[in-house]
Amino acid sequence: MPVDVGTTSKGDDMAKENRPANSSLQWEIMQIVWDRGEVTVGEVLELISAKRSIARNTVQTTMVRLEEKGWLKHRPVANAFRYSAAIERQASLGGMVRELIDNAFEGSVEGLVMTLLEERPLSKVEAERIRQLIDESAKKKR
Amino acid sequence: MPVDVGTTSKGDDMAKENRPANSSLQWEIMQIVWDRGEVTVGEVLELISAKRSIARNTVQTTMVRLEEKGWLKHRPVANAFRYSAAIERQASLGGMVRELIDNAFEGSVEGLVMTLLEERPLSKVEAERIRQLIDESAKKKR
DNA sequence: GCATTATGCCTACATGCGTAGGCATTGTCA
DNA sequence: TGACAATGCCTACGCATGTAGGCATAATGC
Repeated sequence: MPVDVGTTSKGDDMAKENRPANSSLQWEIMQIVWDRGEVTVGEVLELISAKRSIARNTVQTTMVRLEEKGWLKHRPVANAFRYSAAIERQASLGGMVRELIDNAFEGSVEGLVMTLLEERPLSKVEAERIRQLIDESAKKKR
Repeated sequence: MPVDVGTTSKGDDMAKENRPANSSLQWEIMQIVWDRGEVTVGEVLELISAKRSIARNTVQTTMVRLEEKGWLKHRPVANAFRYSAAIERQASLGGMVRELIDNAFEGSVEGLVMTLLEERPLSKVEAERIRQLIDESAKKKR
């Protein structure tokens, strides 16, 4: 089937004044799925479209890839698929934090905390709550 | 002539169940540069080689790319280049942490800390040090 | 019945990155 | 002086990802 037009101009020029802006579409979609439980491609498309321009197939491809990687799963409903998360939100957040610590802070939790405090000084309330979190954690673990 | 080792067996299978785990060579190199101030490709190669197998050109290519992105800069010394950081460590780390909190934890520092504690329970020593960090930060803030 | 719409699915392309081969040049040492 | 090491530089490959075009099909409205 003659799918593509076939302009085989192999790259080269093509203006590139575009900022990649690294918004991480995959992450954005996972947030939506975690928030809403079960969604269709169309719903995700609508939600993202409300914020910026994006093609349906971009969403669809990304969701299929997320499923291939095991982050999403789907079931057929009527004549559409409804996708839901296959990975717990907390688990993936944990993975991200672990990755950050390993890659950027050389495994130092304190490094992260130090940077955190510099970057985002805590209010008294926050500081107090976090102290409690640490105390509790320390108690449980030994 | 046989400078680079490099066994060319890169076929492998590694289906979809392995953790990509993104060891992030770029970060690894930036850590080295930040730690040592000014380095050559050869030095970085040696340091990384001490931990795992890697080709010289992998290091070199990565460093050139880091320079293209503005993270590194270099100056010629003798007949080699000495690379140094073009971006402050704290600045880039801070940016990452801020981004993480905003994107993944919806601005909640406590969310990050909670996940952190679940993911990587602290030792007594770590917990104590972090408590101190928070206390100091809170004092300055008042 | 036919146009429209929604949706699944296949295909494509550029970029970023990890990884590395290979060549040219220059310095060093026996 | 010639072998070799160290280094800069160009090129390439494969995978992940963002982005998207286009077709097939089923449901819906007229």
